[in-house]
Amino acid sequence: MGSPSPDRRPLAVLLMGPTAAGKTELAVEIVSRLPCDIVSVDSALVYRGMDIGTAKPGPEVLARAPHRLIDICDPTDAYSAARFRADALREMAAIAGAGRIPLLVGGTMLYFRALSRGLSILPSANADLRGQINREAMELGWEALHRRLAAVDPVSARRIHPRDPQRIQRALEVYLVTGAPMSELLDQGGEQPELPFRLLKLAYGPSDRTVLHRRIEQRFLRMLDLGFEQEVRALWARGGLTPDMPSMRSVGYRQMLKYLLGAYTYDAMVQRGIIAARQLSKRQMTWLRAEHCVWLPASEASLAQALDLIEAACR
RNA sequence: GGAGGGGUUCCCGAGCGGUCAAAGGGAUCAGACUGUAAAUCUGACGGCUCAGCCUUCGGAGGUUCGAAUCCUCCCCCCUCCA
Repeated sequence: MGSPSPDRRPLAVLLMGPTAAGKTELAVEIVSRLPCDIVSVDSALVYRGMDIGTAKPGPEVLARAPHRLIDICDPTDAYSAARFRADALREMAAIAGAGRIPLLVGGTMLYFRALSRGLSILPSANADLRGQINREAMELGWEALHRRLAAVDPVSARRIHPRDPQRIQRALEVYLVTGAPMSELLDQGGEQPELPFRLLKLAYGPSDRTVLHRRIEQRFLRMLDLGFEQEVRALWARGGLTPDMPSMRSVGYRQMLKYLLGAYTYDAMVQRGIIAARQLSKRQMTWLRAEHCVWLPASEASLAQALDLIEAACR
């Protein structure tokens, strides 16, 4: 059994799971028992001032278990998978450099994928171009822009549904910025093909979907008790935000904003908020199923299992 | 007690003799996903031995070649008059 060259890259642990699964609680316990440092993998926790609605760990928890990559953006900013990858690699290197293990915890599955598989070399978002494309879409309709895309990048057009505005916009943007079809750029691969870490991928959450749904509902109701409405009112009153910004489109905030702007009754806001979170969890589960990872069903034994798996991976 | 309106597939809600397993929306389930991803989009959605068949439109009868749609009685719900 001659094992070929052993993987000498440092270990990093990924703890993935649907929203409201209890990932943070588990991560905090892990950190108190093993030399791990947490890196958040969450597209909403990055925003400052968005605390209650994102279920961001509070000061007491953060004191015990510091999280990197939270509160790094203003809600008027747009974060991205590419920025996450760069930020995460930097934090992971710092953690490993200190002789500790990066523990990446979160539910933004695209970010996990961007980290583990890398990204192609593509231009970053261009707000002016996007605005221009949006204006044209308003006039001509997205199907027309899809036809335009088909003319310059037939491969992408075939892959992207004619009614998927976000992806049509992005593919056109990439073409306008680079002059090359996005599909070609994707084929060329990205920088740093080899991740400088070996990954232990863990998935965590209730094995029973109805349990998860119940947790989601209870958590949203608890957020309301904790003053979620006031949090969003304060953000909105501050000015500078619009409903189409990524921060304000996130689960809960979008619905609360609709309520504050009169588009939803209070009751509708509550129901739609819970539903949006359930639907998010479903999409996360779809990613998780496609991911090659070890499942830890939520139970009293999960912590012990997680510790065992991590310790085994250290050897 | 009287006059109207209504009960439709998990929910809301169209349908008002055949083209109806029944529009549309929601929920749910499944899937896609490369710088917006807590986003954006797609598909399925009564059952089955699935190009066909079976069971559905408050209940029971009836009319008709044929009914969710028409008639009779019954049971619920809502509005108004008393």
